Amino acid sequence: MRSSHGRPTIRDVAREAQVGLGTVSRVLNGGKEVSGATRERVLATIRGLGFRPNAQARRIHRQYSEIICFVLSNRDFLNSFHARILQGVEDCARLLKQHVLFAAANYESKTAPHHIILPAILGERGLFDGLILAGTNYPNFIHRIQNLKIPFVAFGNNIVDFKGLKRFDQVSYDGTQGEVEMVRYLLSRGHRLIAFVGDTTYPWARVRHEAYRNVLWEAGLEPASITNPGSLSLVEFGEWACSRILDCQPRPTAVVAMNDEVAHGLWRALRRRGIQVPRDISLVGFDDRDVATLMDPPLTTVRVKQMEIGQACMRILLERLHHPEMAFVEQVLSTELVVRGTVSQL
Amino acid sequence: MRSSHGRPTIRDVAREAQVGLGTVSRVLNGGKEVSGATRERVLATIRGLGFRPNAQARRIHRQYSEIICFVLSNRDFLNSFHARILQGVEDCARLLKQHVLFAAANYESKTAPHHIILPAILGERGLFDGLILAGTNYPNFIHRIQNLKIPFVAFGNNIVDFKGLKRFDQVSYDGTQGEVEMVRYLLSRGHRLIAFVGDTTYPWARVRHEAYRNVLWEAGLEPASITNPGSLSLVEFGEWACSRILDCQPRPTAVVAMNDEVAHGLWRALRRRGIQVPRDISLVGFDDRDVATLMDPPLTTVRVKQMEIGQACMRILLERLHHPEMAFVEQVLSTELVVRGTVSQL
DNA sequence: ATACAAGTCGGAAGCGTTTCCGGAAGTCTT
DNA sequence: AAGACTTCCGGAAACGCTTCCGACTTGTAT
Repeated sequence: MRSSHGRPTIRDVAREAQVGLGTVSRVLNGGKEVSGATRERVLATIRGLGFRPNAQARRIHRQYSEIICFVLSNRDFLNSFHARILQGVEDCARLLKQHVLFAAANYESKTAPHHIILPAILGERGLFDGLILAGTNYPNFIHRIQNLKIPFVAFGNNIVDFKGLKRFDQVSYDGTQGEVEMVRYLLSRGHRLIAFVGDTTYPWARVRHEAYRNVLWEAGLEPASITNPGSLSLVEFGEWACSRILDCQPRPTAVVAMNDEVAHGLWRALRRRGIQVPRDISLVGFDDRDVATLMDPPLTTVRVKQMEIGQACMRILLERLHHPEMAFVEQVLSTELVVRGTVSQL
Repeated sequence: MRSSHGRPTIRDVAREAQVGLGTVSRVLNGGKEVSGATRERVLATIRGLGFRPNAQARRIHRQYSEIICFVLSNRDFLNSFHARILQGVEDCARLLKQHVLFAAANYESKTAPHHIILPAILGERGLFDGLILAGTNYPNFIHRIQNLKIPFVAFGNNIVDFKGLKRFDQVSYDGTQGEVEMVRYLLSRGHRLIAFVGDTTYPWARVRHEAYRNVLWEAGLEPASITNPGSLSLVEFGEWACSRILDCQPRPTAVVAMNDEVAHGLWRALRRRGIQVPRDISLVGFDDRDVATLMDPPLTTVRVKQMEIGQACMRILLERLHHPEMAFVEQVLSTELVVRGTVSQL
């Protein structure tokens, strides 16, 4: 005798166990107002019928769904950087009894906010409590999300521009601190001719470049920067930059690549020309991606703790949900110099 | 005048627009039984109030939630292989108007099925319609999921053992075909002394090894296999295997690594000893991971189309949901020989 | 004028839960 | 024995939506 559409409901359990609806519900939710005997009888019936409560129906009553949505913007594939952020989100979500929806968003940076076509899921009110925005984002999208009045936390370093945006919760890593430490480390190893290779159209690369220039300036040294000539991929850019580096007079003793990919391109091109790292020239990267340990010798770089970024996003989002009125949080996580084998002592 | 807890409901819209509940609902769901004038009035009210229907309440009525759950088993981090599968799932889901929940499961292969502690989300009936199982899986988990009576599709190549399992929907890539093509390609380039480096405790590595042996056997050649001596990581294993390869008398002219990671380890160790690939020895991998193109020269390997695996999982799951009684599907996707630069012509 | 169909629309019932109110029975106090 | 608490429990109401039934209006045919 089950209610029409298949699976047993709480009513079936109540009837079978000869108790009221409320009693079954109390048993399910661990309420203490049920005697041991009755509880056992109900539990037995539940097992007998294979009953499992319907999560959707349950959620109608709560004001929250205990689900958050991870949105990856403008990425063709989930690269390992963002994959680790997602992993951090999931880790933290599990501890906090939350679930994670995954969605991808693609849009143009020029589209007006209300003309952006959002992934269908963002139209579903009540399905999730808040958003975590990762991937590459532009102000128009953030603005659109703000209009939705859904609590959200954004990964800050990949936001291209903050022009005209109201404040919001965000988590970033400290690119400046990491690059400052890195360049100082190079100085401490005796390097005085240090070049930077980077494409400063990326906001995070600009931050790193700025840090590099400042440290050199403080040390009374001359910066030398090489930027992306066109639409080369990052590895190709590194390879291309190699000859530019070697053309310099005098030749730099160390090269700061804007990230590990560029460093890898440089390394490859250097090796092809028979120039050994670090014997002939030192090389450092940023991010500590997989490729850093795959290089030979392994790359000295700056570690970005992606998992922690994800975890922090999740924690802040949950706080925001519990305290809608709290001041906006902008958490900045430290980065970590990882000394491996690509810097020589001069 | 909104219903108590904040956001406007369909009742607020009805009152404001001076129509009945049913009319608002019909407008929302595009039913044709509403006159143009009324429809406009209701739509205007909806916009005015900023009303958006509650997805949870809506879902109670449907028998399905249009959400599927992607479960990643026993993986510490989302590596790029599985990240791409997830991406494929998401791509396909978007087309099919489905949403994707992300969950991680960790368990021991020895635990009895009903003692496995499942991620909380799998207890939530009605929240999602079906599962996609990826990551490394063992029969106990599959068995447990089967008991849950939730439709699911599994990624087949990483299932360690099928012992005692009833059949189920699965998607795999054809490791045999790919490795056969690869070894035949080596033969066509004149290689006759071909070694295999692999850890055959992995089921997918066993498949590749088997394919390798069969092709050599057909060609009347002697296989030479080197297996993982202990608990080395795959890259370390490749490095370790290098000296074993070089010890062989006569020395192989080509090495088939069980995957790109092992190939990379081999390549590194070879290069350190001044042995050039492919001039002195040829080397091939499997999977076509990122590292394949990062090597120098880029690695000749076999491409596994992870995105397509994800898409196929999604499609089959949806078919299963629509046709619960259909016969079990075991889809096998082809793999693709990718010739790059690590094989010489003898 | 009557009958009938088509086009609209209101609102009750229902989806599967939780929550709350109130009642019954038992226990303790005086 | 009466009253006051406790403990336990049943079921109505509510959550926000969809669906369905019936009713009203209008137009057309008879």
